[in-house]
Amino acid sequence: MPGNLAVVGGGAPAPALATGAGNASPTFSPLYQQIKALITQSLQSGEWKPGELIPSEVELAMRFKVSQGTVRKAIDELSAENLVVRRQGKGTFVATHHEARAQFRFLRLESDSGETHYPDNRIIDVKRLRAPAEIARSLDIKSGDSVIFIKRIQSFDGAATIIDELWLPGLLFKGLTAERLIEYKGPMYGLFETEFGTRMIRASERVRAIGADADAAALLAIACDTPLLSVERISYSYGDRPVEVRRSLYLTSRHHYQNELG
Amino acid sequence: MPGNLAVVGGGAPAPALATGAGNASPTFSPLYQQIKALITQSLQSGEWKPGELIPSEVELAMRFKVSQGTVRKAIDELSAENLVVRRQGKGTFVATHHEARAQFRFLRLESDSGETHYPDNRIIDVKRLRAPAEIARSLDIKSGDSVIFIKRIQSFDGAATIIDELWLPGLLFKGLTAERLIEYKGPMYGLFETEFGTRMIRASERVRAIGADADAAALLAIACDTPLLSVERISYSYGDRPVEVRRSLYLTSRHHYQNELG
DNA sequence: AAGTGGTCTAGACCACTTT
DNA sequence: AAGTGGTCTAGACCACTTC
Repeated sequence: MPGNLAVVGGGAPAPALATGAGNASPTFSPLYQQIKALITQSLQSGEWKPGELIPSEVELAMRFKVSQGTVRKAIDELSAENLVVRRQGKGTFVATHHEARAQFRFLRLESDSGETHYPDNRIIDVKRLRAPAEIARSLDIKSGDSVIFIKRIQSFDGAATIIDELWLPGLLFKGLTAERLIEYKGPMYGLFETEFGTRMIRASERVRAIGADADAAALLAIACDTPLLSVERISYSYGDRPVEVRRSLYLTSRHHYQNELG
Repeated sequence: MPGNLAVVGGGAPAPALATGAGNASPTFSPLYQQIKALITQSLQSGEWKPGELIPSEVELAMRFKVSQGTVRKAIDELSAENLVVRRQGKGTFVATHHEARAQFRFLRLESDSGETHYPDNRIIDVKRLRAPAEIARSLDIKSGDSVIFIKRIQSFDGAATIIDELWLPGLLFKGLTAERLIEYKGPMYGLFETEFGTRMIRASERVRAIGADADAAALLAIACDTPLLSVERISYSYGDRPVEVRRSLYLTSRHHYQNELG
């Protein structure tokens, strides 16, 4: 009896899955997509935390009452989206920002010479404030809602190269203080993930060229009107929920923004 | 008799495949990767041309003497890499630059307002010259080899916005003339693909902010030193062969370079 | 009705890691 | 030896397109 389980009314205890193949319901989706959604829910809810091992394919297949191949296809997509990482012989792990591997997915600035060590961070300012209209719109919150503002400088080899200004929803990052940010070693997204349970999944960037204003010029130790890369980023967590607005200025005299067009 | 064909010395007429699973040879690779390589060869050789239908999965499975599932996995990857396009019920087609769909994979500049119509092109210059050292290095040819140089302006809504300078290997683009470029309607990569049999597969870009020099300022009708986006692209064809160097300047006062970080 | 890609299953064996 | 992901097969049925 090949074919489906959650389908035609098939076998045993009806799984929590909506209709499989052979269905014409308006909300139809393939079984593996439903499995993928269920796994994503467990990731989002924190049932399996970043860095942890998730259940094996066989185990998940039993739990969801589908074949291993179907679970496999679901995990394949999650892996392609960088939500999980597969390791042959060991298992499948929840992706985390605490890895050299993940660092550069969200930092496209590279040294012209090729060697790209991780930059030093210096926090300049951290404060709570009411969200300006435009920030609120990007974060999908109400104008005037509490947001946390962070300003910092990143340096390569001692040379100030990046000015970052971040806005985070106050609700999600309640206990975030300057001290915590300063004492923390490692990537900021790692801190957000472990301390606040918010994981950045993907981001969208708008890149422009602008001239340095007086403030930027002072911070980067360059002349006013020096051309800089302006990078406006919105980062999203599970469920395409926007959780960070970041406006950065990149000094590109010895570095460049690297991008691959597939 | 499950398992392999091209493997342990199995059944009938030995396929042209190198060893499948269960092999410890130094050059081992999974069967579906070998199939993928064979299909890629047929694409590269022009056996199936851009826009054309390739043989069905069943047919390819017979030809290569593997299961349909193995062919499927090979094509899955080719599809993910945008080398082919699958269409349910119709078949699998060789990807082509002659589609609205493909246009914006290689043009990341978008209007701030969202509406992104395709720009107008104006060819300024086309000439043969000897490759400067740096261009030659990027194109993996000898310094002094013949290259074709193209300079053009792209305009959005009548406003000059992009200056492009291209270098192409002379050997690959022998009959390319200014007339042909000017009279051609549609994307330049489409022309390269149909007229010269060279298809751009992927590209790598380095983005910087620089100030407009006198020449750029005149062409874009802006002031000298206006900040511009400098985009240096190297495009690759099959087999990671570099076939285009492009240096562009983007005016980003009303447009931005859009990038998604996965 | 026939052909195509898309989904799902079941089972085998492989490569890799850990016990 | 046992467990995990990775590959491969064979066969069923589905959704979509074309004849």
